[in-house]
Amino acid sequence: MIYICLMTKTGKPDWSGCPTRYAAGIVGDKWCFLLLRDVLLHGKRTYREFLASPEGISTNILANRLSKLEALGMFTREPDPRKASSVCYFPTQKAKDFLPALVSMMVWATQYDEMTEAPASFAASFNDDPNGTIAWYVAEMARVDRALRGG
Amino acid sequence: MIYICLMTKTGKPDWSGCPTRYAAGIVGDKWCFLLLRDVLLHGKRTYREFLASPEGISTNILANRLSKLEALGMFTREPDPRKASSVCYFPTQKAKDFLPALVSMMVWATQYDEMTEAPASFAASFNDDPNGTIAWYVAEMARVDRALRGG
DNA sequence: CTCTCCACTTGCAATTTGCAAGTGCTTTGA
DNA sequence: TCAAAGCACTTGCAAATTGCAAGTGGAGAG
Repeated sequence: MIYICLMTKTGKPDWSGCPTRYAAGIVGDKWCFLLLRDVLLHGKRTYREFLASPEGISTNILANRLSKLEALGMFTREPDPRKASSVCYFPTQKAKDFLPALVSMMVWATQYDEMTEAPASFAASFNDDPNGTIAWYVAEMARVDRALRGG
Repeated sequence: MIYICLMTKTGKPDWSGCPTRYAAGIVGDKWCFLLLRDVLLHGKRTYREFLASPEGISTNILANRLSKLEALGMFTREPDPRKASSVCYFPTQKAKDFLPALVSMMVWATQYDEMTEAPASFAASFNDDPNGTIAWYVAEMARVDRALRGG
């Protein structure tokens, strides 16, 4: 297997701290994580929509996290194509590429969260055809953005 | 495909908020995230080892997060088999099952973190054989725990 | 020309964090 | 036997972050 080259003699990859540390800086914040979910899975694109999420983010924190995510190259801030005085936040490719990781976490949570609203079959379906599941979400995102931007 | 049943007429799964919210409660905390990484990828098991991570968690926060992760059923707290007066934290099956999501995040971060120490080939290798990559980490964890517990 | 909507910003109290020092228990070494 | 060291925390406190409520400025509608 190709990845054998990554392992050290003790059997541990000696670099594995770094990429996870990077991920922790973004995902390891509850609000960034949930905004990413709203954009990638719920098709939300506006300040109003984010504010309406059931977790109840407050306005100052929302503004702060939106600019953080913009600075990190995850979101772009653009005038709303439907109404120039409003604003839309679109996911960049970098954000879109996070989708498989997010879906993985959904699969895990579906299995262990007793309060989950997701049917148990979701994990099975994903394991059956992970690429198909992700492709469906990607297509959904494209649909949302096409509807908004027409491009 | 099986998962078609999960989608609503508007094309959105109407439940997708919940499992991610559950994940956000655990992973959406920088320190829990990094402790999970230390246990799943770095083979760390003791308070001392966690404290030594380069991110520099402070002692009170470490104690707090260890008990949070124990309460969440992610870690078990047990006497160190090598030295009864010391303590080990072992990942439960629930934590171990989080590994694919963590590896997904590593793949993503490897692609976008300019400071990454991981070779670019990691993402390619993972895409080549995701199950093999994860299986390798699972085997590593088993090795660590076998070495410690002998069971 | 006012009223409303929108996307924030500000002020402030409350919570959480980080740091330094201390605690109690066990083991180690002289 | 008994002081010294190690371990896994706990405590106190200042500093940073958060949550809440209210306010601001600009565009668009009536």
